[in-house]
Amino acid sequence: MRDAALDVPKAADLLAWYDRHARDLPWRVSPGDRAAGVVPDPYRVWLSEVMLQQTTVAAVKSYFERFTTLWPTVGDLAAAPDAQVMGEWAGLGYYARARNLLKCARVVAKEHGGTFPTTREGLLALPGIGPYTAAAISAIAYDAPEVVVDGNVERVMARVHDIRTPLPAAKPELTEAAAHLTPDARAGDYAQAVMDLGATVCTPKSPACGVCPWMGACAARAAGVQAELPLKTPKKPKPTRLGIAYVARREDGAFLLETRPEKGLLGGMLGWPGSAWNEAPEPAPPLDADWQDIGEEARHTFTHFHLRLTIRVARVPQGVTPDRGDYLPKTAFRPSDLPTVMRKVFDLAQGALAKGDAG
DNA sequence: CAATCGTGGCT
DNA sequence: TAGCCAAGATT
Repeated sequence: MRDAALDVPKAADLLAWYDRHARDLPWRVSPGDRAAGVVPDPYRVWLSEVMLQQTTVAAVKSYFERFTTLWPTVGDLAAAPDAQVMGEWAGLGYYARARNLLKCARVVAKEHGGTFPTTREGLLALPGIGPYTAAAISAIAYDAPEVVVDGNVERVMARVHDIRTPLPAAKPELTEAAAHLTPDARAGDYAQAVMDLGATVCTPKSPACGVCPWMGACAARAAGVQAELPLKTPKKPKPTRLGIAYVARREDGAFLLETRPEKGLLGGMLGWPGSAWNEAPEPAPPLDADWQDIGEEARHTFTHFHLRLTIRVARVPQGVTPDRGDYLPKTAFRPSDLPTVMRKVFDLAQGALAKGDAG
């Protein structure tokens, strides 16, 4: 009895599937347009790929539209003020991406004459562009036959080849498998095709093997273990940290905010002054005032810890100088410029301050 | 190289 | 509800 039934996976079969099922995405040149000679804009490819790092298509769409409307070219983005770019990125997460995005735009504008490098090595040298993004831009924007390996590709390769080595140890093995399948022609379409397949068919939980162009070539499917792959090394449990956030509203409606340090959590973003976040935070009000605990805490979960923030609010007369932070005038302050955890704090504080007005 | 770094949707 | 997951990069 030979395991006869297993085909060899072919790039051509996946490309044929992609020609029929490619999603219509704001940053994508469709396979039809590409065949007709339409060339992708490297700026848009780069921007979308950075936004898509560890982030879903659904979450990225509106941000991509907003950014490309505000800044149609890399030169426009390079010329934008830091605070505006950080504010527009607010809510998307992984804020080092936004800081590196600006750095990268300015290097491309000033040192490359506004044109992105065309090689994987050249791209890799830019801030915020790692192995995946360099290969993806090279393949998608320039149709170079680079090996593009993201989480989707890892999952698809682990299944097609029934690779049971747990991630991240399996990475070299999966990359080798991906390299073996990558075609010389239509590299950009192929890269997007594997990722589309992973996102829409070869999904993490319940893969739709029945409609998969590689069903007949999938070793995991043949073994009935497709939904179990890829294996992953177990994650550490998240500890809970506590903190205190201070929301000061001046008489004229301005709020006291600070720009967080460049490095570390929420680096470069606006935030409420507060205590350190740990097991037993010390109070650290940014000024002397009649601070009132609002009696409700903001809960938020980051990548590696849970956070419970006690919220204290105060109304401050004009002319009181804070120890740290700056007052943002009512007209200049947009809650949407805050990272999500800080926006949660604002929403709760706002409710409490409003009640205070009534009473 | 293991840890750090967000958020929202889904199960 | 609590954990898992997403087109990773950086140190």
